Amino acid sequence: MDQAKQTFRLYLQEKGFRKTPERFAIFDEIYASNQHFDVELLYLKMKEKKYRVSRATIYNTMELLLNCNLIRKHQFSRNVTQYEKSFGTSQHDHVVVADSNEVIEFCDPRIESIKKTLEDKHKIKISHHTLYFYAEKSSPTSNT
Amino acid sequence: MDQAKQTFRLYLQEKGFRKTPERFAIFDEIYASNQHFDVELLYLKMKEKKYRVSRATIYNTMELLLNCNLIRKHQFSRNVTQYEKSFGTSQHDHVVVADSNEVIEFCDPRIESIKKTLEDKHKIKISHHTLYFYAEKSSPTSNT
DNA sequence: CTTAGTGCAAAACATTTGCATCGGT
DNA sequence: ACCGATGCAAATGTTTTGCACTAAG
Repeated sequence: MDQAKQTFRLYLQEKGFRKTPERFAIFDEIYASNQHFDVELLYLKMKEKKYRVSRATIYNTMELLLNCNLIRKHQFSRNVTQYEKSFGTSQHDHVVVADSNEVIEFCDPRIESIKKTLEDKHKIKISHHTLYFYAEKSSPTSNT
Repeated sequence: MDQAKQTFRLYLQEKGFRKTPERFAIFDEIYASNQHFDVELLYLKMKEKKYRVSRATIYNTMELLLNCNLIRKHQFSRNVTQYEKSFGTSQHDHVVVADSNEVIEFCDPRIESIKKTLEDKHKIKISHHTLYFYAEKSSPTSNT
């Protein structure tokens, strides 16, 4: 279960980056939870726990974790970059719900079939995709 | 061919918004071109042509044009919001092909059906989506 | 005449950067 | 001891906001 951290450790090793306590503390904080998060949330959670890291260091570490595929980056809205841990999690897509900070994750096989159709039709090889649905909660109230 | 502008005019009319020259000038600038753009580009292009509008007014107008579906909004990167005109075009998606500056546009009904499934399952109303496939040309000869 | 819309500048905001200090190696 | 990494604060760049003025209705 410590495989993710081991991956991180190896990555730092191989790239010749230093294994600082801050980097592992940030890693631990991220991997201790399953929710999506942004840098500010991480900063506040760590501050709460009296673990002092600067935002600059968090931003730096996010870059490292992205490069070794231990987190995924999302741009749900224009003002905040969100992340999620990604070790051992399967590919999924997202529905961003307005007016509630909710993000629904889903996985639908029809996407794979669309992909196959496109590959055949255009003689291409699709490596990956990004799909976001943007929604709001359907309210029973009417509006003019 | 002036239908898009007519749509805008009607929208303003019905909502009781004023038909200011700035709004139509911005509309014209957008509809005179086919490229994706951001607010700053629009601002500079209009300045170039000696048409003086403030950025604030452009931002305001973008909101109006979005509401009457005359433009679409994209968040390709975290730092700039991009737009494209959208009159009469149905929602289309893109396949970005590497190694050639090619972008394939397509529209697949299965996306609509995925959307419906999600709306029913989560009691939400999906307003729009963004879907990008990233591909490369599959070479017929060399095949690892 | 009324008041929505405008331009301008300042504010807000997330992220980046510069620099002195700290600490992994 | 060296120099990469850190913390802090200032800088950056986009979008929003406040306010006095202009002009659409």
